[in-house]
Amino acid sequence: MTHTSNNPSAIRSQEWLMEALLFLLEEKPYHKISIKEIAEKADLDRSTFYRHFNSKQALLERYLDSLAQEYLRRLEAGENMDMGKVAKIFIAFWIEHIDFIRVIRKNDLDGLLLKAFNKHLPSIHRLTKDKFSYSMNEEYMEFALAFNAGGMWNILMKWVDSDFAHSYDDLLKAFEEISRFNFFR
Amino acid sequence: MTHTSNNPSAIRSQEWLMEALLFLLEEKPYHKISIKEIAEKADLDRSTFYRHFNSKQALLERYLDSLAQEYLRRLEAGENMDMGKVAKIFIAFWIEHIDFIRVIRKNDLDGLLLKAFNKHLPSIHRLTKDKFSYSMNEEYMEFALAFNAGGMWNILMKWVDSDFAHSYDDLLKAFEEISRFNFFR
DNA sequence: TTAAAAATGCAACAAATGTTGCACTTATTT
DNA sequence: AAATAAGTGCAACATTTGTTGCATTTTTAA
Repeated sequence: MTHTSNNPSAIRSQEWLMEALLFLLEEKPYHKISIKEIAEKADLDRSTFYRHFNSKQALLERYLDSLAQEYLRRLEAGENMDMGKVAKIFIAFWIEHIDFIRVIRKNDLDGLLLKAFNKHLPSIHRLTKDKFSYSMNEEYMEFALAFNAGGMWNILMKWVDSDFAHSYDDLLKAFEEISRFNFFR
Repeated sequence: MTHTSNNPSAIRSQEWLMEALLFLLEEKPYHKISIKEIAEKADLDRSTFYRHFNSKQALLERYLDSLAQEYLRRLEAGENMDMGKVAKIFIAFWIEHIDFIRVIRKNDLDGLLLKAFNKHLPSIHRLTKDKFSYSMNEEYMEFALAFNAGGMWNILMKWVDSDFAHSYDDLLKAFEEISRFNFFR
């Protein structure tokens, strides 16, 4: 089991392992990256890997979670958030991590990424709670928020699959067009 | 590489392997199911597995694709399709496969499932093409369709995560509520 | 500064993975 | 019916995986 630790050695090792995985992901498919290889790239013994993570996926999930947290910090930094601003930050964030999301999608790992981000949906809800012009039953708001998040996500994936054929402005325009029929603005 | 074959032996083997995987998925987590085990359950040699599939994931994807095709057949069977009917068929379909989708979600394999279904998005678009009351640029319709599909999907996932705490009617009502703010009806 | 706690490297292990050559059986073609 | 093609089982192989005990180093606490 992975225990949270403050020990400098432990933190350093975990960071090295994450960096090693990210480096290797640029070179070869996820499923061909062995734990042996990750440990070697991180200059650590293989057993040390297993003392921190149960699996390659657990290591990746740690990084995905840190990404989601960074995204949330971006949202929290904004003022007077509405869904339009959320969309802007969302798009800008992923343009910034364009290489990573390409690799994630190519290796069919986007489900894990969405899961990591969905974990923070309640926080996002809280941030934007008072900015909507809903006339919707509160009970269905949860569903609506999930619908919206999933929709934005799938568009992001579509954008990745097109090999980023659209600009920041294209994507933003698309969100605006959709939002005219949707509950966010 | 997996070559498509009509040979009865080959088809039979592939079916046995798929059935074996589905059976084992009910018993233990995906990542703990070994290929050795799948082959044994299917009464086949391990080498036969590799002659048909490159990996456990390739085997699963074959089944996911067959599921997506079945779903598409359901849609095609309907007449005068609009998005409300699509939602009904969507919900009914997954209630029918409730055990499978639970297992898929629990093992973080829903990304693969969405991918299999997204592959058929163009066909769904074609089915419902003339039934919308759009006032939307055709260029953005692709985005809107992707948004809609991703949204419905994320609600499905939310439903699974709640351990199916909502009924067919609850889900349908949620879609209707959302659609009042959305481009489909 | 010293003692206790935590993390690491090394080595060994059983098990699973991915691949291949060969003999044999099943299916298709002529 | 015979010849060709395709699929299977068996066996062997190098490699990776996941796990653990023990000695050594690094970090924390007294």
